[in-house]
Amino acid sequence: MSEFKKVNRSENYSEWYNYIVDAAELAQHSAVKGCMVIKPYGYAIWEKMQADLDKRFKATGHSNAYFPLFIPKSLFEAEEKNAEGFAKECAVVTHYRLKADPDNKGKLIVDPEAKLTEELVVRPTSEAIIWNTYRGWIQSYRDLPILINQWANVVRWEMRTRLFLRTAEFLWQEGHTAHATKDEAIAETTQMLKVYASFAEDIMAMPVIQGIKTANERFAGADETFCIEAMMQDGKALQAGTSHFLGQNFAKAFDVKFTGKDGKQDYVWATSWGVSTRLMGALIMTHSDDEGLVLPPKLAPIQVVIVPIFRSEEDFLAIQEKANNIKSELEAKGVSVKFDGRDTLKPGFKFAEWELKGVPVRLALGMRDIQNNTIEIARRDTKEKTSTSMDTVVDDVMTLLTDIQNNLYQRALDFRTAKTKVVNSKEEFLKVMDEGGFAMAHWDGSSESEEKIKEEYKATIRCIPLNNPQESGTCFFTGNTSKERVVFARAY
RNA sequence: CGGGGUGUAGCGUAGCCCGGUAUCGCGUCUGCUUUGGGAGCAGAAGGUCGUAGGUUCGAAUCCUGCCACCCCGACCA
Repeated sequence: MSEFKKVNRSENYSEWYNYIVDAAELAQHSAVKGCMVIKPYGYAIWEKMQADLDKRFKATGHSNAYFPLFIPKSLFEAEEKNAEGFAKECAVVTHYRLKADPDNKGKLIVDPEAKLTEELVVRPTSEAIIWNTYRGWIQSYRDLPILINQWANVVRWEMRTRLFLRTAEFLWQEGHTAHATKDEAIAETTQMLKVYASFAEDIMAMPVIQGIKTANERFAGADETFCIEAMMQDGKALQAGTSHFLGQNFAKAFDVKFTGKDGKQDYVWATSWGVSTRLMGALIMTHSDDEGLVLPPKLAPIQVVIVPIFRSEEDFLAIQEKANNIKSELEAKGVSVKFDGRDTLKPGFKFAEWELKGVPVRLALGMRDIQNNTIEIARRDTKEKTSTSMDTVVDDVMTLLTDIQNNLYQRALDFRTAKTKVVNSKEEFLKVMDEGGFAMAHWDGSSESEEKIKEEYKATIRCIPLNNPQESGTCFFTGNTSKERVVFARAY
């Protein structure tokens, strides 16, 4: 008997998470502290995310470009709040050469002669280098807007890392736009928030709350930070994407002015927005179960796997032929199909393995099916199995893929709804935090009470939802007057 | 960065207290038999015991430093 490690999601959520990442071959730890290797299967999912997002960015008028990994310290520190916010987690390059160690043959040391005259910060984000560049690109309102995105890696020296959720180096995209007016920049910020929200919901099948961050949670250097927040299966919140209205802060720090129609000079208005490989963690923690990864069809590198069940070589060849017909028909409809013809493994093993990898639909085809003109069709999300006619299987699969995509979203939404509680007292609040979930509670709007709540309950305000209903009430924590409820949760 | 734990073959482990170069399962390879939910038998290969030192005739085992990972904190866009 093979020994398969079983990890229960309900028993130990983080152990379960690590198990999924490992067993589904998404990523692994590397020889570099805090840095991960994204394995081919995991990277294939990220590539599908990238492809879809990139299309959305282009459709909203953005172009891709690339800026340097290294940022001279003097540029980095130009926007003070931003620099301060990131200072504690910056990797810094101080030298540009190694040399043979005179005292230790075969070893290298940093050449003390090769000290840089100015240290280079490895980008934790690229506002500084980009706005320094934009200065040279912008003179007139005719040069605006500038709508640029870059796909890049960034480094934030985190103390405690978790695969995909928080690593020292991660992959992301960062959009950086420049506008002539404040209104236009705000419109851009909200537009990109909507892009992220619809990507999360339509592609990842992950419901999100769109909202505004409080001052405490705001991006360093931004006037306003918008975000999408998702609920994981343990009831904790995960910030899945952010879109920042940067005001004129970077324009002032980097002296980026333009001449308007009226001939007057003004500072440029800015936005930036990003999502990262953290979305991989969000994806895992939104849908997966004790049998392994569960992928929404729109992100699955393999959407359908066909497992042949055979005794003899002749059987196998007959089944393979049928399977390949189905495969071609599905592929013609844009579905990615894998025929698992490995002859050393039993079907049951293959079933379990593809379930572990989250393949949405499995077809099993044996001689019995061929005689009856049937095929077994199984869905990963509910693990239901049925037999269908070979004549309708292609249509059935197409329908099922749509069903699974919708079902995953609905299931996640129902879960979030059930775990979101309206809370009016400290007791209720604590109960929700301990059980996991979102607490919709009145808050008096002060940073001080926000801090104290964080200290006492380890909970933060995830966001103030957009179009938040206004209702007068009293802050559950201080009893002060409040005009709206905000979303509280413990967070990743 | 603090507290606790772990590190032995690709994976999971026994051995460690009480020193004598390593156990078992899975996987891998070969052969035969199997195949509708994680196959069986037979044979084989595979290990600087995380790493660097120290103690010792002898170290997986004892001591020290370092590294990595896990859990809990601190930190965190």
